[in-house]
Amino acid sequence: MDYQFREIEKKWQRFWADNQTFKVDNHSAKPKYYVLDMFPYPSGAGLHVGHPLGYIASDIFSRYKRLKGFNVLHPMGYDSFGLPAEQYAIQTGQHPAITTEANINRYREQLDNLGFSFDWSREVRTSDPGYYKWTQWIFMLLFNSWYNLDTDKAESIESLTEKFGRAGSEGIKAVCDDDTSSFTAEEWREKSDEEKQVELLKYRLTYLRESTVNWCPALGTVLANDEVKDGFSERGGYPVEQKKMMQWSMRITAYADRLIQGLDTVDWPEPLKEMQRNWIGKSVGALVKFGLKNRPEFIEVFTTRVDTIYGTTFLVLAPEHELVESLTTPDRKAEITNYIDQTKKKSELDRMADTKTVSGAFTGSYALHPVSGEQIPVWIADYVLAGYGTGAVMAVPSGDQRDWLFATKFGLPIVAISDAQVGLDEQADPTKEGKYINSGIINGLDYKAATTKLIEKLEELGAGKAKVNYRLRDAIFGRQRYWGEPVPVYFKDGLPQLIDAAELPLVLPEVDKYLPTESGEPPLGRADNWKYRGELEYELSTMPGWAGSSWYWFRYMDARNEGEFASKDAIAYWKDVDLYIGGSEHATGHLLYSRFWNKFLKDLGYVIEEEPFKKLINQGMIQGRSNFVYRLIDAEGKGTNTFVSAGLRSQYKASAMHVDVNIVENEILDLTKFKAFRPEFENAEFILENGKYICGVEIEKMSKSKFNVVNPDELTERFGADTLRMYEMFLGPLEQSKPWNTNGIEGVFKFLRKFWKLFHDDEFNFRVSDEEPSKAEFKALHKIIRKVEEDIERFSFNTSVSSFMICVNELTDLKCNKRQILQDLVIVLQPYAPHITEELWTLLGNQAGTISVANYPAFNAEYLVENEFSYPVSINGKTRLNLNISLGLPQPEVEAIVLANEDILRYMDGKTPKKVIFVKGKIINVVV
RNA sequence: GCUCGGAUGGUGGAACUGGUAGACACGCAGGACUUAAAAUCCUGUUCGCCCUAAAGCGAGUGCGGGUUCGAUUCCCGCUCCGAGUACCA
Repeated sequence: MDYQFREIEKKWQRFWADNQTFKVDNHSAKPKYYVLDMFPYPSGAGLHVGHPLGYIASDIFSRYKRLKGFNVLHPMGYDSFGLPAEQYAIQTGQHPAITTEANINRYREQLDNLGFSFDWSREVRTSDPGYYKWTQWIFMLLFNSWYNLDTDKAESIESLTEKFGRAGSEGIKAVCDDDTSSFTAEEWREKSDEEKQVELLKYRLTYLRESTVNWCPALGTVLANDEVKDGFSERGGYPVEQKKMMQWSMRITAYADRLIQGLDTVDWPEPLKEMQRNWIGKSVGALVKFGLKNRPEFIEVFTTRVDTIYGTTFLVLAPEHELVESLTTPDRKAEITNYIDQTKKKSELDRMADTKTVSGAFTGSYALHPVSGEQIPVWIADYVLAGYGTGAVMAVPSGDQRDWLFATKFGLPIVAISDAQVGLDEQADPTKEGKYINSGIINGLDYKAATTKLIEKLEELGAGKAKVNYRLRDAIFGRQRYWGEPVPVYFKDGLPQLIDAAELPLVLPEVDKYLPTESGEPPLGRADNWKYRGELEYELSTMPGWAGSSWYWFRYMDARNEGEFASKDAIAYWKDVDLYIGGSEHATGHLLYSRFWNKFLKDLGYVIEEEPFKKLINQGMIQGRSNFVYRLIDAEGKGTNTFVSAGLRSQYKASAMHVDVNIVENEILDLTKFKAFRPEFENAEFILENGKYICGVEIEKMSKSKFNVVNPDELTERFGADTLRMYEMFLGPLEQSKPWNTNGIEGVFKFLRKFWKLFHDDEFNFRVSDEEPSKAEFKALHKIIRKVEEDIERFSFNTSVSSFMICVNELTDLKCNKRQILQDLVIVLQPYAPHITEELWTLLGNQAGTISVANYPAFNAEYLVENEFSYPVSINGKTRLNLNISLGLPQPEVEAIVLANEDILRYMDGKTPKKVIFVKGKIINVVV
């Protein structure tokens, strides 16, 4: 029989499912290896060809590792809470659980069609109460923890109350709110329970805080930044305003430093690490208090260059700074108010585009330099951001370009502070070289000494201290939505209390509509009689999308455990993820939050490793490749029913129109299918070139509206899963973004048929020979054994596919059907094309299902040893010809052979050679 | 602006530590088989010049320099494209 991929693939997919071939144990004598894919959100659209790219790569890697003798954990699940299901529910009234279930079933079917070796017995769904029970449990752990800076880890809140009871707030170093109070042990003990709870909330790792949200009154809901475009809701186009709301937050900032340090210990792509570093945005500097003339308050600034403090010639506050109003003198009132109004009017886009224009206004007040005591004018300007540092800066125009521009524009003094500064008439010079001048107590010192001395002095004066600042904000954890994990909290006397752990999971209640209540409360406010112990109010917001995905890799280790999020044994065995494959769009979201929760769980002793994902690979985005037809336009500008081929387009007046890529092959339009594409084209006419209609091409995002979505199901139906798997890999390097193009898939299909042919005679009877293979046959085999091993280890899957083609071409030329060769080749190809290889493996007489755990063939270098090499010989670096020379010969003898060669002598044109470069096994270069 | 990627035939891409640039495919052109089509097989295919052809010559990995016997690969300076980020004090 010819290669019957449809039957073969169906047969083995059923076999693997029936026999649980890829089910993996938590105990094994083999070493463990954990390969994880970023689990998908099951959207209603199903998978397109871009989705499986990473899954195919991880599946190849997993299968390869099994052949290499590892116990491989390779699970899959669904990140099934999320906005699209909720929006669909709002429109249709359909419960999100129902649509989610339907979508998951569709995803599963599509995934199964591709022959992945997932252990489905470990499947997780974040929206399953059995799963989110543990998401809620982790939330409770966070609530019951604080971050102790002395031990540099999270600890149970009891260790804090114990400290308070013993010595009061004295000496506590914690990551906490700014407004914690000071008290003695005695005062602590005398506090009421309520007072204690209020104080503790300032330390908990998850806590309530007032934060600003995008509130859309018309939709009655909070919107994500993504859903807001230029101040209007993306859906419906209603105005959106900023509203303050009490929100649950997570103190991820406590881990800022460890999140940066940990990056040095993981094998991740450098750009991704850099993104996280920038996102966390650590800057080391100092907080400095500037007193105010004739007033008790002070302005606090953050600076990374405290050494330049003597160059401060003015202070700048953000227009939103709380002291602006009281600092404005009556004569400046009008100007300042005007400036603030203008800032408010500017959209973020305007402010972005406008970095070159300098603007600001003088408040009329003066601050006092903390060291020199000089008077310094206080200005406001929108280049200072309220949200970063303290919302105020000390302006040093000689050292900072923005300050320099500001000073130049408003005629403020520019004072040099270092003997190394040059060109201050032209621009600021932020150099740290040289010795300080005009700088009081640090004159003559260098950068390091000056910084140390100033911080000491400021601390002595009570006017400042060293401080590390982060760009990273605490993460808001509440969402005013329905389709998410309920927060396991109820309120008693206005204070949040955890529900009893035994009552987990707190199940998502049923509601009549998935919209906010009339009074503006989240959808959970609609649930009937939904009260803790029948009387106390539950928290009505739910958790954000990232909650369930921040720990899911642990659940796979022990997915059916009802008593723990994963057993100690399972965690001790699997430890962490060895290889994680997914898109780079999660760089500053999921991947940061996951690292945060992992570190937290480690602090409390629940997990072993500091970092969750040892190695990470980003697969590139698969872009869409759209096809166009060109419709002629008549004199009135209306589209006609005549279409012109792309090459002739310029001769006519025509407009481009997307056409379904599935009715185009190699840019040639299938005219019959086009006529059926839409009723109006039934009588379409065409202006052809060379008898064909050629379509235009453009690279765009893959989307339904552009008719460029390619569905994997259609391709597996036409060519089979093995072909699709190999073709997706053949497309190019895994990490590179590339447009989808089905054009080359035939080449891979032909390859698999050729491979099948090796095992069969011309009548397609299975026929292999037990003869001893020839040297050339062994060589072809051992080349591929080594090549695939090297390629997989460096995630270069595209080059292996090429090498397989070369190998099969060679064996076909050799007419090789030797069992000794083919059996090993089947194993080597198995990770890439699991179905055809399973079939041939059993035809070769092996037991069904055992190829997955066969041994990867050992590479034997002896088969590749050559005695001769065809050396490229170049004259002055220009390759002229090839000479077969024995590899054993030393340089002098090789030189003699080369210089005796007539053709070489001809190329040398009678000149004497100056030098002969000889690289054994590589090249010979004659320099004349 | 900053940070990080990238640029190689008509197309996707290969060349791993500096050593024959264009592997492997797609497409295209020509041919074989066939009543025909599909499938399959064979030949050619970086560009330019010369030519019936063979052979030959020259150029060539975004651009301009450099190091080297030798550079797609290393260094310096640009251009363009993509991603991330947004005045971070």
